[in-house]
Amino acid sequence: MALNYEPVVTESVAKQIAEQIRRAITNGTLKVDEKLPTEAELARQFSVSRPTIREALKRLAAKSLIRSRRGPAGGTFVQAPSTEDVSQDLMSSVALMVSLGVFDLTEIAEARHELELVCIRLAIKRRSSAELDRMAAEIKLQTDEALTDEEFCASDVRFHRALVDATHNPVMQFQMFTVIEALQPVENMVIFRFRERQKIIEQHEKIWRALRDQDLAEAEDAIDEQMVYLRESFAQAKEWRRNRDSVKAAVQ
Amino acid sequence: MALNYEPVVTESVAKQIAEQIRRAITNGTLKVDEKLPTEAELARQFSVSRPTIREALKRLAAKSLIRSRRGPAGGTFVQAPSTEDVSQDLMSSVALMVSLGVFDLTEIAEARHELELVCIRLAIKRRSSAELDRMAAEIKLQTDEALTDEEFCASDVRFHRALVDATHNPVMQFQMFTVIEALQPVENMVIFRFRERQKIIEQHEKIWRALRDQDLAEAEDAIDEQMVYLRESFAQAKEWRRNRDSVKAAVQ
DNA sequence: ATTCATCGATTTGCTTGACAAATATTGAAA
DNA sequence: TTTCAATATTTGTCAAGCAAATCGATGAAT
Repeated sequence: MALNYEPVVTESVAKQIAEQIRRAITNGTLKVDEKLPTEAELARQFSVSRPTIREALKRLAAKSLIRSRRGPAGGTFVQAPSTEDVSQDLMSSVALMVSLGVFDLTEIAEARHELELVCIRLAIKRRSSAELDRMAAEIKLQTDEALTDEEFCASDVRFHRALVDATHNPVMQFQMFTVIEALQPVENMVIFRFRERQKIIEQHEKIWRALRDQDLAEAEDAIDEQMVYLRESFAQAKEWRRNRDSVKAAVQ
Repeated sequence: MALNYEPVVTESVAKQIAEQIRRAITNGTLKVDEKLPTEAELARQFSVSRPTIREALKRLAAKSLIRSRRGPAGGTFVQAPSTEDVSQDLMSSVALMVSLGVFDLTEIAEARHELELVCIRLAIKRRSSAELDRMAAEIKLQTDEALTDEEFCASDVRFHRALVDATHNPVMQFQMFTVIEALQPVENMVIFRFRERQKIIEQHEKIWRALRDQDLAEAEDAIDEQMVYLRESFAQAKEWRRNRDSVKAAVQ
């Protein structure tokens, strides 16, 4: 008989309770900042022990749906997850999936390209001088020869974050954060290996000018150019990785 | 003195351990399907009690990073989160944020519009007959007068899912899933209230034809048209909600 | 009267110890 | 050899209690 690989029939009670509370939050039975009963009281209500309740609560805490404080005025409170919380969480999940090869680099690059085109179209219409200044400051920083590779990469991220912020659309900001950050490790690798900073800076300057002049054609061209370069670098990185792996395989 | 509202200085031990294990997974120290030490062993290694370890593990389980089985060959195993897992999770978070008003409807609609334009541009180049057939089947289904509103909405979602799948880019699929699902409740409301199915079906047909003929201009036009309609409906929905709230306020 | 420190009450954080349930392995019986 | 039951291992749950944080109240000093 082949092994019966049905996932699990028995959902743990902790998981069930967590799901029940989560539903109460999403459907509005539990409102934001509302205090849940104490752990002891919840344990009594659900007829389980306190550690079981705690496991359930920790599952929700992991999703930033609740927060807890000790003390008399403490307890467990419903929390509206902030975009930062969810972005951070999502980002780490995506980063893991990327490192596990769930997503292909070229697929991510394509998505980022298209999404960044969307961003720049919106940004051209709405960019304020604040974002232009932030981007200019990052470009200026990047020209500093004394900058370490890490600092350069961080500045690169901030530059693109400013571009996204210029859309003034929180949903786009939320979405882009994922792909920008997911690409970060790979970009780092590319920059560390090939470190053609000047090329990157020129592209940033082109994007910035297009944004300042609200020149759509120029902006799209700048983004395209940037992505062609990124794609080339990826191809090199892939080739390099393939060679390394085949060497490793040959050695074994 | 104003209340000192610094979140928390003391990160709980369980959280720290969870983070430590998570890092071990992301940086490859722990590989997928690898077995973690038993809870008792982990408790010994981290010098904490087993329930504390369990709280840490449950945080990771909530993020689909590990799975557990009982028995001699059981234990805790590293798991590569599937796109389904993460999508599902993300979707519920975003849905909650939408219901809490973190995102504005117009912002979501704009993001969806732009992203769907991206999708259709990619889809036009890559759509296979499989996706065209799926979309055609949904359109056919939608013309059935006997369909309930719920079924119509579900079919609408499947139609757009097929459109996204036609991009053959998992990252785009992943991203779009969020906005499509996040919009779902609102769309339902709009359809339930104004139920102009025929208009929606005509738009679907236009999109489908453009995709079949690989006619980019027509496709973009179809998406634009669809979004103009959606925006109008949103404006009505907002107005309706505003009136309801002001009435409610007046009554109180 | 006001302010400050101290103490107690309350709630989460964590520990210890134990038992229950599931399940792969092992060994004995047919 | 096959089948079935005992066994060992590991997660799931329970119970009771102490520790730490923190808010409110009480009382003392200014």
